[in-house]
Amino acid sequence: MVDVARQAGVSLKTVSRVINNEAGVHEGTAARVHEAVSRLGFRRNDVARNLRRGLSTASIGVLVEDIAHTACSALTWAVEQAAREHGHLVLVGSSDQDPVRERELFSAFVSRRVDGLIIVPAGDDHRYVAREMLLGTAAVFVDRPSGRIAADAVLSDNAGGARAAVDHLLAHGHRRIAVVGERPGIYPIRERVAGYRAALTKAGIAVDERLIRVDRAREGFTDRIALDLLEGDDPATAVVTLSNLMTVAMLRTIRREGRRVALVGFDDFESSDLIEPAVTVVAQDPMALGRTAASLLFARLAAESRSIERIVLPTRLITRGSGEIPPP
Amino acid sequence: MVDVARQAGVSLKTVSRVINNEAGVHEGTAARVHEAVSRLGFRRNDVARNLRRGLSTASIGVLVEDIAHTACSALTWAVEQAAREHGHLVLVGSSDQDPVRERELFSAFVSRRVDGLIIVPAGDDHRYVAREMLLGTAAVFVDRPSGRIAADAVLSDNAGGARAAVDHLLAHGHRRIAVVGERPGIYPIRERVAGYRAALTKAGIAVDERLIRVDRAREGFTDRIALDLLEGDDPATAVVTLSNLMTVAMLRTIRREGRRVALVGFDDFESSDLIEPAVTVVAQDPMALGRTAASLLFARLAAESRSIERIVLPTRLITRGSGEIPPP
DNA sequence: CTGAAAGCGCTTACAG
DNA sequence: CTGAAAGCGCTTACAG
Repeated sequence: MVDVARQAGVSLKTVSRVINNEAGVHEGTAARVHEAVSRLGFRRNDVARNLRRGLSTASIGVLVEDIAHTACSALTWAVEQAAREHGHLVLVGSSDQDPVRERELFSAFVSRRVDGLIIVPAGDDHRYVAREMLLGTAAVFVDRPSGRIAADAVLSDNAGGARAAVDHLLAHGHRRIAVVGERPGIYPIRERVAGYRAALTKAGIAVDERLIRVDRAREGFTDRIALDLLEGDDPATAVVTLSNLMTVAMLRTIRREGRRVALVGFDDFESSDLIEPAVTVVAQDPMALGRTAASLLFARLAAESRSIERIVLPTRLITRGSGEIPPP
Repeated sequence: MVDVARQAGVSLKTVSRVINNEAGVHEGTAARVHEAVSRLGFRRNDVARNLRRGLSTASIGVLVEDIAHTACSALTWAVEQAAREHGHLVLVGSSDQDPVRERELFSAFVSRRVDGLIIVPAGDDHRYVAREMLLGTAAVFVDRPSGRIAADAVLSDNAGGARAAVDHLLAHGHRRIAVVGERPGIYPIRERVAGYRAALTKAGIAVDERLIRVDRAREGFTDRIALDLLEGDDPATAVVTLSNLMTVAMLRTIRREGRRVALVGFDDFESSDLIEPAVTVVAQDPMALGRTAASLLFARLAAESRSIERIVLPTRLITRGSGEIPPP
């Protein structure tokens, strides 16, 4: 900027005025500055600008589990659209489900003075986030609530989705409904299992713990579990799968064994309607999660004191065939 | 930092020494500083730090077509991993295939003084990038080459992939092979069509222009084209589809019409092996694209003068069934 | 309409 | 081992 000022024969302040389109600069002066700017290839340093202005860096951080996962990238996309409307840029980081990595990324983002963060949390203790929130960094949690602190959160109605899946299978005559999943510790899975239990109980069916197979995934895990569930005296006639991975694995076993088993899978996926039978799913809306979280974040950035909000977004049962197979 | 210095009763410089773990600070002094830091919730402002140090902001920008697309998010993931190894943070932006938007994002990134950018270009004139490259911003293009400037690029072997697809269908006895795609203007599609032509020509088969249906997608486009290709006196017995969208659309029509047509699709997709018949594809490796681009970028950031590189990554034909259907 | 001085929160180069 | 001064590239508040 000093070079531009010298080149144009004006003061720093005048250059500043011109590059920021402030009113009250003589036309000729402005022209000289513009010429100097383009001759020198000058470009305002927004880092210095933001530092001096002392407020916003006009950037937000998105901390997801894994940006390569469809749900995370859809969420990020929605956040980016909202950020654009507010003139903000988006930093991304993948925690890889590691609370330590999550905290490192959080720290790096805050040191860069992002105005706020949208977090799909991996850990379950976010008191380190609360400290920064006190100092003015906004944070909204998505998909899972924050741990040990009060903070805005946008969640899917996981329990409701599971209830809908079970109710649907019950309506088609099933009584032996299994649930298969992995990562039992995380919030959405716990909620879904709770929803499963609730729906059965409400229907007056005793929950058979042997039909609940939610455990850390291991080699060959699903295949063995699938065989377990489908064989024996009193086999499952229907399955609710709690992740795409489980859905696909279960379908493979069912097909290989030549069984007819009803299936409702959690999370919609590309070409779920090209499979035979097409897969009935409980769909979440990751873009809506991102959009809602972003609007919460920007609302918080705009208004100093807001009460903490928890928003739960509905899930949707999409019937395509696999969930409408009757019991034998 | 001033507050911390006052609180600890030391100078600014000493605080700086402590928070940056510089050697040569008395233990007791350091302890006092640390205490002040945690009492005040102090956190080093990396924005100011980077400004003063005058070099790197330790951040890079990733400019993709659409972060919600699987290929883009996989690429971004790989870039993020590399960035992490180099202590860099990642800014993302989706151009939505709009050259104007691409340029705006580029400009915003450069104003934030990212050290470099990885760009999946939408436009075909990147002279505005060259200007910044001269001033020290590194840039690597991915998936498509830069337009009107010389720059590093990492590409997939699109032509080779298309040749492999056609050769595979020829080997299974097909002579009437169609190619169906959208977005004819973009580089990967042009390359694939060129590969298609080359393979047929090499096999001594005259190219029938009626079998090349690559056009901007319109309502009902694919379905009508599919019917066109599959009917008439001399129908296509095999199809190469140039995108997931086309693959899925074509499969739907084929299934609805009860045809037996061989198909090789461009780009692998989730559950392509659960469809009946499982889908033979030409797979790219978006993570490898991202990884390679990132290592090129960081190499360029490390070494002042490097010659410009263009790296072409191989594609892979994955046979699963749909591409091995013989002609009637 | 234009400019000189101070300052954002840090680090660098130097002195003690 | 510790500190006072200058400066990174801008903007703010004030004066002319």
